[in-house]
Amino acid sequence: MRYTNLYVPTLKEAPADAEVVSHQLLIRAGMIRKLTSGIYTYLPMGLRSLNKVAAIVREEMNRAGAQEISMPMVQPGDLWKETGRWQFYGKELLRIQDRHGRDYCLGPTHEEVVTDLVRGEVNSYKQLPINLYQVQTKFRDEIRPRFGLMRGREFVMKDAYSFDADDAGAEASYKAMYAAYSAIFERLGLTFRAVEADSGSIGGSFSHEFMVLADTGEDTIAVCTACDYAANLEKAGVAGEIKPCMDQGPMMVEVATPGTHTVEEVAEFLNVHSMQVIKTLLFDADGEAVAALVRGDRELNEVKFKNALGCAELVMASPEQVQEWTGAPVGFAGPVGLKVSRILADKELRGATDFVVGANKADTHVRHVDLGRDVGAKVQFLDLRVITVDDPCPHCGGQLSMPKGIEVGHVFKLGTKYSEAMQAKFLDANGREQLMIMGCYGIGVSRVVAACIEQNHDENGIVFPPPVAPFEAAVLCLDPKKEEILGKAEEIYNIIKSTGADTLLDDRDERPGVKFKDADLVGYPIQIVVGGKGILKGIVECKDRRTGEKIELGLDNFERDFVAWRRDVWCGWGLTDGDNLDVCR
RNA sequence: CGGGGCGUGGCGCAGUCUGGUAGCGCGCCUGCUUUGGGAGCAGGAUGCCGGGAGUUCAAAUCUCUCUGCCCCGACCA
Repeated sequence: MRYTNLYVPTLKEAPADAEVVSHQLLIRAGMIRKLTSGIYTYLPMGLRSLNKVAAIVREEMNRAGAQEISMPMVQPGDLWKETGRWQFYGKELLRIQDRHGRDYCLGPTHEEVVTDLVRGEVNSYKQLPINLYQVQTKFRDEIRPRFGLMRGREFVMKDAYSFDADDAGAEASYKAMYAAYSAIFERLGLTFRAVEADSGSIGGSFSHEFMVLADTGEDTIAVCTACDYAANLEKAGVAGEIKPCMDQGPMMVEVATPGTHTVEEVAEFLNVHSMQVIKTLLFDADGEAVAALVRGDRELNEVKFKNALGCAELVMASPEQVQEWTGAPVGFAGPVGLKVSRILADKELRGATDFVVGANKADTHVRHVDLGRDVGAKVQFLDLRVITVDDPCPHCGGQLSMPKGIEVGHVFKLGTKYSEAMQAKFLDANGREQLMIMGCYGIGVSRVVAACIEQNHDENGIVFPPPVAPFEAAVLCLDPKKEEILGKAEEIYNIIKSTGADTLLDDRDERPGVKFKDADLVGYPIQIVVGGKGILKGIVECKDRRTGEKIELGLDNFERDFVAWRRDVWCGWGLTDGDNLDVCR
């Protein structure tokens, strides 16, 4: 491809509304343009990268036995009413009506459609297992789209759905997808971790997220430095338990704590450590008032709390609700005499004596509270708090680290949630009707491109891993007006292309600096500079974008030397180009 | 949905308080010079100042309203 035939509108400055680096660079590199909030057009360069990711995803999905289909983006509301999600999915589901007033929605995911398809077609265990996937544009009406491709409303997703006859089969399907995902992210050249994720109300440990590690990630994960444990922070269980202290403390007593609203203020006012204060958090759980207790210096893990309650909706209480339930303004809630349906406490507080809690009275706290003695059996103790780096690994007790990650994939065992709601059944070998066991597996294809940039960039621009770059190599012809130089550049370009690398020839009549800057900005992994000086010496200059290292290759043995050097570049990424699978490992 | 901010040439911004001929940088076009890390000089084009209504002799500027976008929060298969 010649640059003069390509539309690549690069920018020196980043648009003001681009906050994260991937968003800025995608726009500056001329890969995407915003149409409206959370919705982007892919320009030629952006689409090339997107397609490259999708191609690798397809190869590995096919290899794992999944079959590609393509389902409609517009879906009938009736299907969603069947599973109840028409009601529960919320505003993220963009609903539309046709001219007859019938309900439709823009598909944010396809469990309903695929289950409808399969229930109509599959009747026998002999037809199972089956795994269907698609690569498709999804729409979710996010409350607040942001970060460019990282959290758009319209985005490209690969979603796969497996149907199995029994649990063992479903587990095998899950494992096959887990393996395929690992292969995909490895081939893309990304540094990632598969982490245990919260599986919500469905239960079981069958949920993993694939996280691309990047300092700018929105999620935090807990990773053990000693064993292979890795989990999403919201999932990570806190090991161990402090043994109950049986000593009776002093009797509780009310103290005035005017104007102290936060744990820190209370602790400072009473001259105690914040770990001697109990934080009481009030929530509205499906309409019921509930309270969560954690040590003052800890953070409540809302996912654990919600799972423990088993409720559908968990919302932090409003100031009005707090006033109504405690009789006091926000900041003075406490478990003593609290009139709520349930009080759950973090297990760390079991046997807790001599704590400071709110008095449910304005500007007042209570000292020397003993949860067992003063609040009683009403309190249940569970693992409710967010794990910290100082906690031991729940598996081996080792030291944890907590890197940031970007969720790019999720594998999930659904069980019979949808097959039951939609009556997707088959006849087993004994002629009995059974529900199909399902799994779903997503990869945010467009988000992968963004995550890749978050993980791989420098002050000059994107540092694309070769498999994701819009072009693997760019031949920069510094002097295209001189026929001889352009001719050489074309020769080099053709040789590189013939070695299998996707190549761009920058034949623009621009100053060299412009071409260098643009090449670094877009981040072609391999840059070949063909200029008058080099040609005179009989060499061209080859630059590895990742390391910045340049070497000179002679024109005489260019093809041979280039192939070897290209292999080195790939190896630097921990990759092979697919034809030389064993070279790097 | 609550709070805040911003809409001025393709991009980044000034001008708005205090009403009086719409500006700067980048980009774009033409010419000459230049040519290994975003060139220099000269000339040029491009604006319903987000839309509507009002106040005024006069509105980018003041008032009201609508709309779009961004940030913080709540929310999030």
